[in-house]
Amino acid sequence: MAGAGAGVTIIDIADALGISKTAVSAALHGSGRVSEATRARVLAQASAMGYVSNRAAQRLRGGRHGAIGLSVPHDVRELSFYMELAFGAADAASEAGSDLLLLADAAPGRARRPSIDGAIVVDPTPSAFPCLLERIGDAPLISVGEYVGAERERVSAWIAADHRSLIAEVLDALAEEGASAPALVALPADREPAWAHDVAEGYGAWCAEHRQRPVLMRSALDPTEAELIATMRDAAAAGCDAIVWVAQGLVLRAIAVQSARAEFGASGAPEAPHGARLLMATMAAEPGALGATGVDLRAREYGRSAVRLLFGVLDAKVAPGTHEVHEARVIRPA
Amino acid sequence: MAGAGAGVTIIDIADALGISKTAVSAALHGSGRVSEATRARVLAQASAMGYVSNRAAQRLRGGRHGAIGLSVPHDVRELSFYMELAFGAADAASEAGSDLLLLADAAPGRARRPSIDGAIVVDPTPSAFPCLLERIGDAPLISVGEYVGAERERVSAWIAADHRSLIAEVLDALAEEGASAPALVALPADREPAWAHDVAEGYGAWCAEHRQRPVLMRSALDPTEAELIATMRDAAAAGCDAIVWVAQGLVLRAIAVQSARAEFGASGAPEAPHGARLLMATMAAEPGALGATGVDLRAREYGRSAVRLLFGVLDAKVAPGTHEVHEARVIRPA
DNA sequence: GGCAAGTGCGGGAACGTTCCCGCAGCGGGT
DNA sequence: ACCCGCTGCGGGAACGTTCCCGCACTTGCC
Repeated sequence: MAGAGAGVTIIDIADALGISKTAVSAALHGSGRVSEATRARVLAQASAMGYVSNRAAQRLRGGRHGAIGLSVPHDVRELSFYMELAFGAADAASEAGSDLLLLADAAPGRARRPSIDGAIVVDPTPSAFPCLLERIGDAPLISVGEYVGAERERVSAWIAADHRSLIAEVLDALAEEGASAPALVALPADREPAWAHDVAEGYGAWCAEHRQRPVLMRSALDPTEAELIATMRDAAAAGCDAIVWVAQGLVLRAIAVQSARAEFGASGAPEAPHGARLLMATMAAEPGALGATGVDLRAREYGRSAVRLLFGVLDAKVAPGTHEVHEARVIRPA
Repeated sequence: MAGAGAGVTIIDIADALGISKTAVSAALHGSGRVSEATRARVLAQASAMGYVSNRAAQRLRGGRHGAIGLSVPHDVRELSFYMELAFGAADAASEAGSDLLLLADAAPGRARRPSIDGAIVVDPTPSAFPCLLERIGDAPLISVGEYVGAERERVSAWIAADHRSLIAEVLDALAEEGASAPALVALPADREPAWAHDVAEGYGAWCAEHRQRPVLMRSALDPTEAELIATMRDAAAAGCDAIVWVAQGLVLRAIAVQSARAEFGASGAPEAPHGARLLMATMAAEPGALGATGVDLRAREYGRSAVRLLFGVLDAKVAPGTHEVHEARVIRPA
C-alpha cells in the first residue's frame, strides 16, 4: 500500500478503466456529467490505486492556491490563546480543502512570497503590518481584532470579540461575588493591542456607571514574582478588593500567591480593606479549570470563524469591510 | 504597484525584452547559461513589472510541492515550547523556499491529504501516530524526540535533546546552590512522552550516583493551586530541599507560592528540613527571566534543526535512521 | 418520422514553469 | 583546414489537472 500510490494520475485511472481522463476528473470532482455507475467505478479504482490529487496541477489550472496564511504577533507567541486559535484555523482550513501555513516574519527585503489565496493576521500592530503586507502581496487579508493603523484599508474584513461588553460582564460577575472595587491590570502601554484598549475603555465606562473610582495598573507580560506581588499590594493599598488581569497567564500566578497566603497564614499580605482575599478575574482564561472568573475567548472557534470569514471574502459572499462579532463567554469559578 | 503585477508571467517579460522564456527562466533562477548583461536586464524588467513566480507551475514541473507539514500533540499545545518550535521551523522552511503548514489532527477517515514533501512530528505518541501517517502518506517523516511505538520505521530521522544529561546538569546546578535532596515532579504516567521518560531515568541515575533516595512525584499539566501546594508539601515532607518540575509552566506558579510565603511570613509551609525555601528548577524554561535554574530547550533552534534534518533527508544527504542531538543549555538564576 | 433537447463521454487546449536538445557563432588546438 | 568544445540563446515538450467543445446516442414531442 505505502509507496505504491506515488505518482498515480487520473490518466492512470482512466487507462485502467478504459475511459477518458475527463470522465475521471468529473467523477472525482463531482461536477460534470458522469453516470452514477461510472462515478462509483472511478472512486473505487482511485482508492484501490491510492490516487492522491496533485494540488499543484489543480491550482495551476484553476487559479487558486489552496492555502491560506496565518500571522501571529511574535512577542506574545507563548500565550496559549494564539496557539489554540492557530489550530482552530488549521482545522477549518482543512475542512475547506485548504492548507494553513504559518507566516514567519522574515527579513523585510529577502522573503519569498508564499503562494496563498489570503491571510489572517492576529492582533496586528502598526510595526509589523507593512512587513506582512509585503509578504502577502495583493491577497485578501482578515484581521482578528480591529486594526486601526496605517494602510488599514488593506484589511478586507475583521472579526473581534466585544471586549467592552465582556469586561462589563466580568465586573458584574465579580460584583456578584462580593467585589465592589475592582482594579484592572492592563498590558504595557507601548504594546497594547486593540482589544486590550477596548478592555480598558470598558473598564472605565463600568466604573463611571457604578460610581467607582477606576484603578488602572499595568504589568509586564512576564513579571517577576516581586513585581507581581507588588502589583497586588498596590491594588489592595488603593482600596480595591478584586483584580482583573488582562494578560494571559498572570491570574494563575496571582492565585498561587493568594493560595499560599491563605495556606500559610499571613499578615500584611495584599488583601482587601475588610480583610478578605482579593478576588481574581482574567480577560483571557487559560485552559483547565481554575478558581477565577474569566473570559473564555474560545480561541479555537475564533480561529475557525476567521477562516470562514476569509473564505467568505474569497467567494465574494462577504462584502469587503465587514465586521463580525466573535462570541466569547464569561466563565465562573466552579 | 499593487494589483498591477498580478498575472505577470515569464513570457510577458520575455516578450517585453524580445528574448525567449528559457532565457528569462534561466536568468531568474540563476541556473542555465545566460550572459550577465541579459540577466541584469531580466531582473530589472521583472522587478519593474512586479513579477511573482507561480509556485504551482514550478512545483508541477519540478516534482516537489514546496511545503512541509508540522504536527504538534494536541493535549499540550498551550505550552509555549511548541509554539516557539513551530515558528523556528517556519523560519527555516521559509529560508529554504518552502512553506510550513500546520497539520491539524482531522477525523481519521475524511481528511484531504495535504501536498507536502515531508513532515515533522513533535513528541509523537502511539495514539496519534497512525492518524498522522495516514495524512502524510509516503512522505518522509522527522520526529522531534524519539518515537518508540509501532511503525517507528516510518520515522526517517529524528532529533532530540539529551535529556538524561540535562537533568544531571540541572541537579548538579541545584547541588551547587545548596540542594542535597532534590525531588522530581514528572508528568502523568499515562501521557509521558519519550523525553520526560528520559528525564526520569536520568534523575534515577543521578540519585544512584549521589547515593540519594529518589523522590519521584507526578502532577497534572494544569493542577489546581491546592494540588500544587500539596505537591510541594509532599516533597518537603519527604525530606527534599529542591523540586525539579518537568512540565512547562508549573515552576512559575510554584515560585509564586514560595514568594508569597517568604513575603507574608509563614509557618508550616512547605520548606526544606533545615527551614530554608525549596529550591526550584524546571526542565522546560519559559521565556523571560525567572529565579530558577532551568533547561532552555532553545525551541526556536530546535525547530530549525528539525527542518534542516528533513531537507537533508529529502536531498538524500542524510541517511535514513539518523539521530541528531539537539544542544540545549542549562540557565542559572540571575 | 423528423427535430429539439438532454445525457454520457472523449479529445483537445490551456495554466506557467523547467528541462532537454539544437543551433548558430567563435576561438583554439592538431 | 578541419574538428571539437564552449557560450548564449531559442524551440519545443512535459508536468497533471480542469474546462470548453463536440460527437454519438437516447428520449420526448408535435
